[in-house]
Parts: sequence; C-alpha cells; structure tokens
Amino acid sequence: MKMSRLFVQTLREFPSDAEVISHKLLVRAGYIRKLTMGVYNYLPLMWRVIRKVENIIREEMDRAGAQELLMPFVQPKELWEESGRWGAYGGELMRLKDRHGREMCLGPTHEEIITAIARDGLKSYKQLPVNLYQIQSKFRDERRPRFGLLRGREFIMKDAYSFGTSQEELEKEYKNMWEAYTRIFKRCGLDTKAVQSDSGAIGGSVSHEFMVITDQDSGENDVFYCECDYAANSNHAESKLPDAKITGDWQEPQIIDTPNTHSIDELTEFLNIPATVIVKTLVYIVDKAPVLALIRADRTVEETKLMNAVGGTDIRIATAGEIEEMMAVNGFDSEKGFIGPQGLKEYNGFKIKVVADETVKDMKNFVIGINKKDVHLVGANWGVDVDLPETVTDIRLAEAGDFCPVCGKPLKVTRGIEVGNIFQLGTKYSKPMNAVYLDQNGKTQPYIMGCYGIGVTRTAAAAVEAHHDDHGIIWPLAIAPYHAVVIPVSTKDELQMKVANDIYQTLLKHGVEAVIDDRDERAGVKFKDADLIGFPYRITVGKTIADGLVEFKARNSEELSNIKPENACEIVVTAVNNLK
RNA sequence: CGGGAUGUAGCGCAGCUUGGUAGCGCACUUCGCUUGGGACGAAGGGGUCGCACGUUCGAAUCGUGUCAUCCCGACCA
Repeated sequence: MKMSRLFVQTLREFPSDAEVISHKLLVRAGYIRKLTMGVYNYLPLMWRVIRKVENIIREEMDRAGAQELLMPFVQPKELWEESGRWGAYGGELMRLKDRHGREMCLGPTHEEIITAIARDGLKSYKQLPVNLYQIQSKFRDERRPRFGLLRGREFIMKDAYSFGTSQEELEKEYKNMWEAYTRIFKRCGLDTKAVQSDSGAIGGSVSHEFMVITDQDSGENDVFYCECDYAANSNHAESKLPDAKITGDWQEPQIIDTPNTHSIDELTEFLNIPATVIVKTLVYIVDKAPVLALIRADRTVEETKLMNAVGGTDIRIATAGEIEEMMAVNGFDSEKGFIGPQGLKEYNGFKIKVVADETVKDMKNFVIGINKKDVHLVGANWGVDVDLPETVTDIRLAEAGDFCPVCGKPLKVTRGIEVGNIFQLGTKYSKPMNAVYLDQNGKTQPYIMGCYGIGVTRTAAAAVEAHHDDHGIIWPLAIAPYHAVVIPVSTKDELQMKVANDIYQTLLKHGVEAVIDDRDERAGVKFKDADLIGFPYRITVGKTIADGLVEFKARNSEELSNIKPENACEIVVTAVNNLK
C-alpha cells in the first residue's frame, strides 16, 4: 500500500474527549472515529487489526473443534421471553419495534438464538457434544459507555456455545476453551491471567475471566491474585483476614449515648475504639426487597456477593428516605448510622432478610446499632443481646494484604481489562427453553451448556493499552495493520525511491504486508506518523544508500542499525513467516 | 439513573462578562522555498456559533426550554 493512498488521517493533537490511552491513540492515529455515543467507525487500519484478531480466533477455535456460524443481529422478543430474560435483562437490552409493532431487540449476546438452533437440530445424544461460535457485532445500551473501544455500546465479539450431555463433558470443553483462549491471547501478543469471577446476568456457576494485566489505570476490574495460582475478580475474590482486635473492652452490655455519629469514622472517634469491634448494618434493596447486610465496620460489602447470597439480580443501597420509612413501619424512630438488625420485620410488602458477613461471627462485646437515634449498644454478644442471622456467608470485598484463601500468602491487587470469559452454564437456558435431546434410554434431557466469549474490539484496544509509548502504538506483529513501512527520506531522490521501491516489492513478494511512504513530506512527518500508527518494522532509505545501506528499526526497540537492503528484508520476512 | 462540565470549521481552541455582519493554530487547496524527527512564506476554500422559542432595531454573546457530548459515581463484556 502506498502511504499516499492509504485512508488515514493522523491528528497532531489528542482528541479532547478521550480519557484512556488506547482511545486517544486510536483516534489520533486514524484508526477509529466516533459515530455516536459508544459507537465507532472502524476505519481501514482498524479493520485490518480487527480482522487479524478475528482470524487468530478463528484458527484457534477451529483447531479446538468448534464450528463457525452467523446469527442475526436483530432478535425477536419471543425467544427472550422463553428464557425469561426479556424481563430480567435491564436497560442494556436495546429494544425496538418493527413496522408491524412486533417487539425485537438488538443482540447483546446470543444464548437464546443458539439454544433455539440447537434444539431444532440436535435431537440425539449421538450428535453431541457440539461447540458453535460466531464473530459478530453486539449491542448493549450501556448507561455510560466510555474508554473508547474498551467499553462501547456496539462492539465485535466472538461468542461460542457448547452443548453436551454431562457435567464431565462440559468441564472437558471448558478446559478445551481455556486452552484455546490461552493460545489466542498469546498469539495476539497479550499476557492474560484467568481469574475466577461472578457469572452475572448470563448465569451459571463456574466462570473465569481472561484479564489483560496492564500498568495502566484503564483496567476496569480489580483483580486479586497470589503468587500461587489463585486469581479472582473483585466480585468473587475470597480472602482470609489478618488478625485484628474483635473483642470490645466492655464487660456488660449497655446502651450508651453516641450523638450524631452517622458514620463509622465518627463513631470510632467518639468512642475511641477501632472499627473492628463494631458491627455495621447496611440497608440494600435487592429486586425491590429490603436486605440488611451486617459486616465488621472496617470492611466493605461486595454488592455482587450480597446479591448472590439472597439470589437476586439487581442491587442498590437504600435511600435515606427508604430507611426512615422502614424504621417507621417497624415502630422505630431512627436514621442512618444507628441501624441494627433487631426488630426489623418487614418493609414494602417484603420480609426483611438479614445477611451477615463471616467477619462478624467471632466478634465479642461488640458495638451495634439498635434502631434508636443517637445511641448504640456496646458490649453486645451474639445469642445474648442480638441474634446471629441465619445467613452467615462471605459478602465482603477483599483487600490487598488479606491472605490468599488457597495458600495463605498475602494477596495483591491490580487492574485488569477483561478480554474474554468462559462460563459453565449448565441447564440455565436449555431447561426453560425446553432444549432437549434423547439419551441412550430414549429419555429427554436438557443440554448441558457452556458459553465462551472474547471481545474482539476490546482485545485490539487492550493491545494498545499494553503496548504503546509516548510516540504512539507499538503493535504486536501478529495484529498490526501492516507489518512494515518503507520510508524514502526524499521522494525526489531517484536512487532513494528506486531502492525503496525495490525493498517494498521484495517484501510484498514474500508475503509481508508493507506500506511505502511515497508522500512528498519531510522525513520528520513520516517518522512521526510511522511511530504513531505503530508499524512494527521501519526501513528508511536515506543518504546512506550511497554506501549501499538502509536504516532498520523495530518499533519496540530503540536500536537503529544501518544494514544492506536485502538484510533488512530478510529480518522482516523471517519475523512474518514465524507468525505462522 | 444521581452529581459536575461543555457544545463556535475535520481536529484543538479563543470570542460571551460589557449584544453591532465570526476568529486563531493544525489539517485541506495553489505557488514558492525546504527535505533525517510534526519547517517557512504568500494566497485561498470551508462554519444556519447544538436546536427551539423569547428579549432586542440588532443575539455566538442575554433569558427560558430542549437535545447532544464528556467527566465522577452507580451498573456492566
């Protein structure tokens, strides 16, 4: 490709609306342009990158025995009602009506469609297991898209779905996909870590996320990990706590005045005690039902864990108004800061559930609210002064410095970008959608399903997050839009142009995707653009051609070398051939 | 969905306080000059100042409303 013909407009300045580096660089280097909120045009350079990522995925998925198909982007409401997700999926589901008034949605994911395809075609255990995948655009009407391609509303995703007859078969395919994913991301030049995670709205039990660990702050997920193999998303990470003082100094229970202590900080200061002897009570609304969460006051509730503990799908903290109302209908006059679990029966037509974090179980002589304004109960004990809730489980957010649940060493935390996930779905979709096959005994059984996603566009953006410098993008060779750029310093110098053209033609002949910068620009402009766009190799033909030498530089190295043109070609050709 | 900010040329911005026929840098076109890290000079093209209504002789500027975008939070691949 001639640079003079290449459809790319580099900008001298960063776009003002971009926050993270991948967004800034992809816009500035001419890869993407925003069409509307969270929706981007993939310009020619970007599309080449995307296709490379897709092809790596295709090769590895096919190698792993999966089969590609393509499902529609627009989906009918009926299938979503079968799975129960028309109601359960929130505002992210982009709903629309056709001219006949039929309700449809833009596919945010394709479990419903694939399950319908499977139940039409897979009638016998003899046909199983099967793994089907597609690479396609998805649309999720995010409340707040951001970070450019890392979190758009429309994005390209590879989604695969496996159908089998047993948990064992599912686990085998799960491992198969795990290995395929490991190969895919490695080939894309990304270091990933597989972490345990919550399975969220998609449902199911076991799931892992593949995270790109970057030094950037742009990762959206906190990942807790240990020097042993343990790694988990913050919404799933377990931890053992360091020793702490969990027994208060009071000998007997007593109610004491604690005026205006609306926060734990105010309470610890007022009583001059550590937060570790206080039981904190938080009010949440899970699917409209009130839930009290009890936790040691120095710790934070992990909302996803709490939501899962009561089997909900949506969670938020209660408003001050709701809390007051809840107090009133249960006969208390209290407010935030003085809440306790005792005596709260029902609210809004729901029985009030109480969930305690494990941290509170062994506490003694502790401080707790009793739903009375400006006082707290101190020296309280479970079973004597306050009932220990029936549900005692892990609902806390892990913290760096907590200990690994597997090996006991201190956990570390880092930011990660989720580029892939794998779920063991089980029968979550096959059962409600009556997607069944006949087993050896002629009995109908629901498929045991798994699903496996990779964010294609996000992977490309994550590669930029992981590989860039002050001058621009440093693409891994395997997903770079072009492998090399040939730069004649002066297009008016006949010898330089001739040699540059020869090099360019040689590269093309050997299967290298090359660009020749034939623009009548100053050298500085060409170098700046080459660095910004991120061509992995650069061959510059300048004055040294008089001595038969060209300058060779790899984008990921500072090293410059003056070598013969044929040697420069050979290095690039060899590197490109090694990709295969 | 809560809080904050911003909408003026493809990109980055000034002008608004104090209303008077819209400007700068980059990019783009032409000519000259220059040619190893985003040169220089000259001459050009390009904008219903987000939109609507209002105030006014006159609105980018003042008022009301509305839409959009961005940031923080909550939520999520």
